[in-house]
Amino acid sequence: MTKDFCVRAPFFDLAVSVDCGQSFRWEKRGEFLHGVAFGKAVDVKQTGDILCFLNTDEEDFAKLWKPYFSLDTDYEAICAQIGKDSRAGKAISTFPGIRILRQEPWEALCSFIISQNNNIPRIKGIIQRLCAMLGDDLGNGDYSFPSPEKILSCSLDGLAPIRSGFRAKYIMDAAEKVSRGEIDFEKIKSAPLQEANDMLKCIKGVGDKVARCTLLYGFNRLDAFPVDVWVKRILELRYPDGLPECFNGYRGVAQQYLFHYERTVNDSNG
DNA sequence: AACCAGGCGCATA
DNA sequence: TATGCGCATGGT
Repeated sequence: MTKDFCVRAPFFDLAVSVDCGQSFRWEKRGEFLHGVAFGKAVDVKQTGDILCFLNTDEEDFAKLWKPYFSLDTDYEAICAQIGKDSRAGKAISTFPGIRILRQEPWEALCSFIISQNNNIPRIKGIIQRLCAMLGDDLGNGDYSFPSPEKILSCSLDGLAPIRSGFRAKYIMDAAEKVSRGEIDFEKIKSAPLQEANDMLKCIKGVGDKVARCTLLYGFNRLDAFPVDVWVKRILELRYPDGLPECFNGYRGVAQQYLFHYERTVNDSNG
């Protein structure tokens, strides 16, 4: 019998971290957030600095959720460094506690292939239908993220019900290359950032944006810097001479704060 | 009814 | 190297 488990989690904002455009499978259920990762469903709520998990023991927390939420990493120190830049500092003081989640590589890759030229509500819908159709039934309406092999077994036309449009063929190509070992997550893990990026770009439908998102959110490569339309606008407007040196090593973290600040506050003349 | 959405592939010069 | 266009689908 598992029991509830509570832990102190300073400098962490659960709600914003799971809903700032880096993950697509978390939903609010009352005061809890409900999500699935590693083939396990979980409910978490945050009250001040305290994080409470339902039906989770200390072992699961230590093995799964602590690394997933990056609670083993000193984000306060990271943010102190990138916050030396005034604009990043403003984003951090407005939304302190955003952390880069450590999602599974395949889920991150697949999710950000689906994200291209798409909006967040629909991205969530497509991923939801993909999991419901091909993921393992975990009970209570929860499904795991389907493996590349499971997706391969259903063929291109079989993906039609998820309504992913032109992205379906990209998902299939990714599933093929991962399943066949042509894309090797272990190699990507240990390769220099640029080489890892190039490996991922061999997949149809994976360009710099999707590759960098995969590296940042699926491989915890905190220096990977995804540039979407929002970040591109920030770069042109605020950093015309390039990124400040204090971002070095953590460009992806800086990106996440700047991205979220820009999207929510949306003050074009700040 | 056009336009847009955390892009990318392909054609063209 | 740098543009421009089409792409499936759904929301505004």
